[in-house]
Amino acid sequence: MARPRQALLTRERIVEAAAALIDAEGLDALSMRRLATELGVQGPSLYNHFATKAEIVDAVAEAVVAEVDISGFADSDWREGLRLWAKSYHAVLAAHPNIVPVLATGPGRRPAGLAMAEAVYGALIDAGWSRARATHIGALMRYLITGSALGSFALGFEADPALYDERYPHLHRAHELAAHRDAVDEGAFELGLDLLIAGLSDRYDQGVRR
Amino acid sequence: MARPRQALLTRERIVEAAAALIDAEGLDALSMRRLATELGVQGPSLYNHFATKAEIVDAVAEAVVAEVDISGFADSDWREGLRLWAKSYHAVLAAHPNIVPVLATGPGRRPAGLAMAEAVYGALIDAGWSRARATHIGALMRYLITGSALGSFALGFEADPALYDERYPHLHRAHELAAHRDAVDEGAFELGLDLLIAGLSDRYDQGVRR
DNA sequence: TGCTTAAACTAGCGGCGTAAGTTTTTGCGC
DNA sequence: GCGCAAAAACTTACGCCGCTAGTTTAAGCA
Repeated sequence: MARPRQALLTRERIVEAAAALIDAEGLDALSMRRLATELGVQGPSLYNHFATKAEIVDAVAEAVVAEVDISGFADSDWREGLRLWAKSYHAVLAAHPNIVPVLATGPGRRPAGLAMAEAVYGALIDAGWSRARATHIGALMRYLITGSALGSFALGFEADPALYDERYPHLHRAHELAAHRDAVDEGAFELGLDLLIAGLSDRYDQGVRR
Repeated sequence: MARPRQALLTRERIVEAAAALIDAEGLDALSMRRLATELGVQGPSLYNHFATKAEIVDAVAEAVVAEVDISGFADSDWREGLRLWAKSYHAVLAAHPNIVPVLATGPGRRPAGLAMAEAVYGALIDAGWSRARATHIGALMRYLITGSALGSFALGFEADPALYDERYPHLHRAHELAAHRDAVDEGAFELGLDLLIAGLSDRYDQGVRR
């Protein structure tokens, strides 16, 4: 096939298909040939629209970050803004866990990533936090959010009871963790968010803002 | 070459070389052929000692986790034990950042990983925390530690000043972040650790242990 | 009408993990 | 001491991978 009368590919279609593939089968399942097949096309044709595979992955990451709700910073106290944003970000990553390793490296040159950083940092600065502290708080939130999204804590323990023998007396029920995945993972995230925001709030109210 | 008079490879030598390669050039640089070349051998010879590449990576992960100091739980208050362990874990991951994605998926079947989980969870249970809460606290600590080790926050912002234009007014100095990498990343981790332990300590002292 | 550009194609390079089968050495049982 | 199984290296090969180069044909514009 030479050039078709109607273009088979667009950047949008490619990104959508890549996102679907990553969501369904993980980052490793995304190959140029596989993605092209999914789109009814031969592998190298994708290079007419993206220069490298990394650019495609980056576009998927951009689309995911764009789903995060940062509106809470506009109409709430910084504490509430932070909480709403963190919950939204957490929920988006829970819906697209396979792309998290890409997001964990930072915003890079992605507009949505930079816009999110701007919103978080701006809200903290406007609230009166020092530049250094606002940066720390932003970093800390990313640590918690991406750390919790990167791999389920509960699923990190194999469900094989024989693994947890007398060498690990306190872990004798660790094989049950997987069955309570949501309660464990969500509970830990909520606890972390509560503790961090409460602790910051205390410092803030005491006037310690750097 | 057929079987040599003196074996060229041992599991130990392979793991050491793999760890060095991962530390120096990252997980992606580790290939069976490359690793074998590094050891003066052909690629498939490695399969005489490990069944798969994943087993080699797992052995590297195990060796890294074994470096973490968990002795603090034996002779300290749970708060201090938690702090000493977290700092040690953090330091070990800072020394071997490229293996972090593997550790972030949990202990799996690795003895050192399970021993570490046993130490942390055991200390929390012995201190009086409920099983559910102890699990949350353990998960939360892993989120913070691996989240902070997975990718530098400071280095996540490109050093190109032109990137941070009028669209991101608060980020106009973000290009300087990379130059203060240590202060940013370590400051955020310390802040997180302080806030979490202080918050938990308060709840504990008030008798809220679940 | 003719030229440039776009968007598909095929062919191919070097690298990947790993399976299969070969060769030689070692070390143990008779 | 001999014979043989197991160990540890090898070579070859399969089907993937990202990506480059060059080709073909259609679309859009002067």
